[in-house]
Amino acid sequence: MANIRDVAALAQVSPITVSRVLNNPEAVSPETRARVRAAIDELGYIPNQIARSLRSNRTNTLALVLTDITNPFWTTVARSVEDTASAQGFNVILCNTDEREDKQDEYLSVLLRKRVDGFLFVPARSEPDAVESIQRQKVPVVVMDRRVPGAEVDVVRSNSEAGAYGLTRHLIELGHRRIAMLSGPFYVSSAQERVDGYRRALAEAGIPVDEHWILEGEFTVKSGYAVATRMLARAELPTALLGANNFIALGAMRAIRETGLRIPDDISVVCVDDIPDWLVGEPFLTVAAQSPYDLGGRATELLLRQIREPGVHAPQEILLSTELIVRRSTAALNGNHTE
Amino acid sequence: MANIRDVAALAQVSPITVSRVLNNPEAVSPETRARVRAAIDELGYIPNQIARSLRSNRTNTLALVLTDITNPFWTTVARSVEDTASAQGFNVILCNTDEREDKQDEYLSVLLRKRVDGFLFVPARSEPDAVESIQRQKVPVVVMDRRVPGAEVDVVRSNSEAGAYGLTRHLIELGHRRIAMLSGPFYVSSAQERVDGYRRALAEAGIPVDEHWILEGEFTVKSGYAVATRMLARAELPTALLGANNFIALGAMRAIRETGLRIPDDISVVCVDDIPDWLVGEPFLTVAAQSPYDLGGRATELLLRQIREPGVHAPQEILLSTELIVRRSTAALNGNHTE
DNA sequence: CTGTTAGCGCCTTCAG
DNA sequence: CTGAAGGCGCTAACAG
Repeated sequence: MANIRDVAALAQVSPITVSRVLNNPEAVSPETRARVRAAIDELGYIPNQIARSLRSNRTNTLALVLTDITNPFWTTVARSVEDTASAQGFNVILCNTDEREDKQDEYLSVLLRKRVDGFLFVPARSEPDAVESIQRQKVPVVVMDRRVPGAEVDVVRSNSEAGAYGLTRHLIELGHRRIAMLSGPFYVSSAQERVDGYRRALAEAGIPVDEHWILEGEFTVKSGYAVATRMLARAELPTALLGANNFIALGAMRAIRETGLRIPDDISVVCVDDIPDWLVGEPFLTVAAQSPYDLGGRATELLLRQIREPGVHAPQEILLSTELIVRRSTAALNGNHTE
Repeated sequence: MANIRDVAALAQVSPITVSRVLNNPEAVSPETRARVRAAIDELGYIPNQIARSLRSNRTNTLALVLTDITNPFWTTVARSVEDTASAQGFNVILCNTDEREDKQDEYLSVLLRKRVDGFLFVPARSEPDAVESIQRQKVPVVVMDRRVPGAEVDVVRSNSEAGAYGLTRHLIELGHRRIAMLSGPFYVSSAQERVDGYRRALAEAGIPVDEHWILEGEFTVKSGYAVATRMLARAELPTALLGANNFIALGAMRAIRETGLRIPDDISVVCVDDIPDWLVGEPFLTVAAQSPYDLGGRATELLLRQIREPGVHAPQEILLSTELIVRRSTAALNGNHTE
């Protein structure tokens, strides 16, 4: 593969002149410029960005470290990140941690070696260690979707507490009192906050919280299915169920159907996170919808600002609101649908 | 940020010894090794992969150039690619072309400069130009999902023709004769093949093909909606509709519902590409399902083999089969459901 | 407007 | 087992 010296030799100029033709063409006379361009074409020369990066300390590459691209919420975030980044000349490296700290730490280590210009990061744990390990190398980070108590870092996330509160309140208004909460992992801040919102709505309505109805699991279809199955084997069943995210609710819905119960006639189901309506013919789930495209875009913009304007920034927290969308998965306790 | 010389100075050895501790620890005596390791920890030294890449001509990075990560088919492919790549020490750069040749070419150019080790590529056009521009630089490529007539390149794709044939035949067996085909762009090989399969099934059944029922559009929900809306405004309506992919079918379904028609009572709908069943509570669409996880994994393995074993390989074509899954979006022409 | 020198951080080659 | 020299490809800084 031809390098800058090959081009220089063919065009009978010095390498730096070739470099100038590429990066600052006005600084070169039209004649030499044309000669250099001809040589570039003839050799099919493609500048080596690695060598350039070694000098400039810039890779024009961002790391996107999330839990699972397969979840439509993260898919949309990823699309938004990539759109925003590529519009400004940055590429995006995609990493799925599956919420596993070992995978996450391995990715961070590899990506720091690769000298990515910044991280869009969904931490698997609430502890600030991972974020700090990035910041210690003076590499910009923006945390998405979750809080990291103790870390001084930009965060873009949705108001999970309010989302879960609104959903729970909606169920209470429909007459439900035995509402199960299928939570995500308690060590994830967004899971905690969704439980908090659930508790607040119950407390406000004077309904005592029965800890048996709060069940911890993972943010996956499989886990939602397993936890719901376990719950449905109990003597007393809930009349409504709040999934901490879309996948938990989808898993739970499958479990519910398998036991022969009907939604919403026998049990109402709601969750945080929408499923894009164009993905499902007729949207069914009542949800507290987040705005994943916004989330990804805002986070990327914050990150690019940090990269472009190095120096100390006061950490920002951007809190996006959720929207309650009532559909056909919820019904009043007497059995009538809500619509 | 500390470099190898800082570490060497602190450990009172030469830089090359530090390098050996990192890459070939056995070649260094335990005492020096320990001293070097201590220095590495003290300085928080992280090896610079850029410098290493400049020497080794390896970035351990693959490019994944697809149309739209937002389509669950591609989401699954991307997940599979990332799983397979990261298990073997490679990262993945994600690029969405939206089938636009200008975006695609810009990505290819940037990625060639970045010296990615290989491309997993979904070409926006059937012409071999783009593939050849990669191969000219001696960079390994594997094409996914589409044929590129004229290019000598590894391809992993599904049997689109057979998939569309099976779907059309299923509709014919249900008594349908006026079957609309909502195609993707004719310049994409998979779109062509799906039309071919549709034609073959009709021909086999002795049903003349009415070209008015073959409509070209894009592989998006929006386009499917637009094309279907136009079609539904005609005097004569089809009794069944074959979407060239899932998104076209989803858009068409929305258009159908908006006109007050019911699926499958008034019109049956089928498509190539499944929508993962865990995404939708109750799967509805009758489809010819592809295996996107397989597709991504096989393609990545072919690519990694090219990278590990440079030299000339005879181009391979891996053809994955599709599976007809009959669900509730199709009914016999008399109006009875199929189940 | 063009060129020389030097160095980004690392590792291969060859000596000791 | 350890080190010195040199170069991967490119571009600042400094001439001319």
